[in-house]
Amino acid sequence: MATSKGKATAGKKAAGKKSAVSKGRVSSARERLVAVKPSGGKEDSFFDLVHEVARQIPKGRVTSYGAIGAALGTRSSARMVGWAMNTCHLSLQPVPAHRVVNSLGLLTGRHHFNPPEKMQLLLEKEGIKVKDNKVVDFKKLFWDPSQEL
DNA sequence: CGCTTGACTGGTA
DNA sequence: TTACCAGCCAAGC
Repeated sequence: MATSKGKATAGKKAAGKKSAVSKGRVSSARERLVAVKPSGGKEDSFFDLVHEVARQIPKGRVTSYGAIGAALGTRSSARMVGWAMNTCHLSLQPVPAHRVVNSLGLLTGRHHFNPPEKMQLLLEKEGIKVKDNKVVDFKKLFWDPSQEL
């Protein structure tokens, strides 16, 4: 799948804005995500980054919060990923949050959907079987962003 | 300005 | 085996 190099000259930093990314901890994956972003990397906040990764999840596949965090270089910040998903609905573009589950394959975030059963419904619609709030063959359907990106 | 919570994860008891 | 604890970073009160 010829991945467009893009090679966006991401050298410009939104100076003045001190919101998020104040430590300056950037990872290579971040540049990659910026490259695939339709906006061309206009937004570089951790939240939007998480949203972007979620959008890269192929239909019929799922991933975990920790996997996304690991792809961004913040493996231990799985919580932040979940927190970011909380604002995913605020994103200008749709985010398939239903494809993001925890490491156990449990639909822990379904309670944030409207209605809650929507998450399972969307997954089943894509061919993913969900039993007892858990993704069937989760290990098989697991999509690793750090591996695919 | 500081403490609590939160869609997580992995390790220890 | 399951249950609890500590780490992580950001937003809300």
